[in-house]
Amino acid sequence: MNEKCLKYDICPMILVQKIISGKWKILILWYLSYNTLRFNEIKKRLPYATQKMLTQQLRSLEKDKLIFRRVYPVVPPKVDYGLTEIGKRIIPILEMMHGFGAEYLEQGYGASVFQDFVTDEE
Amino acid sequence: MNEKCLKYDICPMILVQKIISGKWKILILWYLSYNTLRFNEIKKRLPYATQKMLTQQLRSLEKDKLIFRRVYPVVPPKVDYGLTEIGKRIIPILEMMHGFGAEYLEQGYGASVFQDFVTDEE
DNA sequence: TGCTATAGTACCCAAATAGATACTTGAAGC
DNA sequence: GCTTCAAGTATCTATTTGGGTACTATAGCA
Repeated sequence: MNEKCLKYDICPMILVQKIISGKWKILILWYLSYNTLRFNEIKKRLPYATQKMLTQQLRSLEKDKLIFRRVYPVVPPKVDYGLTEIGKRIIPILEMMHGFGAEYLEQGYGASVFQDFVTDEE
Repeated sequence: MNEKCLKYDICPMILVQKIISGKWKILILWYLSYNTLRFNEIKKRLPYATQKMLTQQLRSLEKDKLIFRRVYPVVPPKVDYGLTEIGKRIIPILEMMHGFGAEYLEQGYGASVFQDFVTDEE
């Protein structure tokens, strides 16, 4: 890389894009905004993410300081994850995203995005 | 794929993630939130995006109805891009992202994210 | 006659991301 | 002594994404 921002102004955007883009990151943050969760609890909520992907995304979020990882020295292993202080500052953004997504779906734009991704009514 | 949302509740999040993840999409939307811009004007603002990538991202945003593409039948070609009505609804999210990113940088968390991505003071 | 300008395509290769499957650890229960 | 549990790693392959270079159209200008 070795790129420079031409305007300081855009850097925060590039930053945010870097830390939240990733197939499962937004959803992981969204779930953790309610509770800290154990690894398998997150996994249950994301049945289409493989274990490897989940671990990878969690490590990346941890590296970026949005979540913490707490290991209990027991057998079998117990690990839980939660939002850090700076991580919690992202919750309002997630809520707005959710609101936007809902509006977008209500207005019927969703079809092209979810071609083979069926939504259950419930 | 052929996956189903187990909870309707999370679908809007998956949706948002799908439509805004992409190397340049957030920045393109951010620039277009001020003005409609011609292709080369966007290109100038994103000097590290290749023409191919830019075209690709613009097509994708257009497909998802967040931006419109207007072609003027002149030679040499003139095309401009702008936010649609639903696209404009995403501006407050971009603004919050920008605020979050700025705060994150101010608090010194940026180092790990921008290793080889130097920020100019200006 | 040939050059410039704008907004692209086409094609091929490299790199990053994602997925599938098997393996690990060590205590507890059968 | 074999299996189960939780939270992973390791390895290999497939798919998606990104990058580089060359090519296109057509009017106006020199």
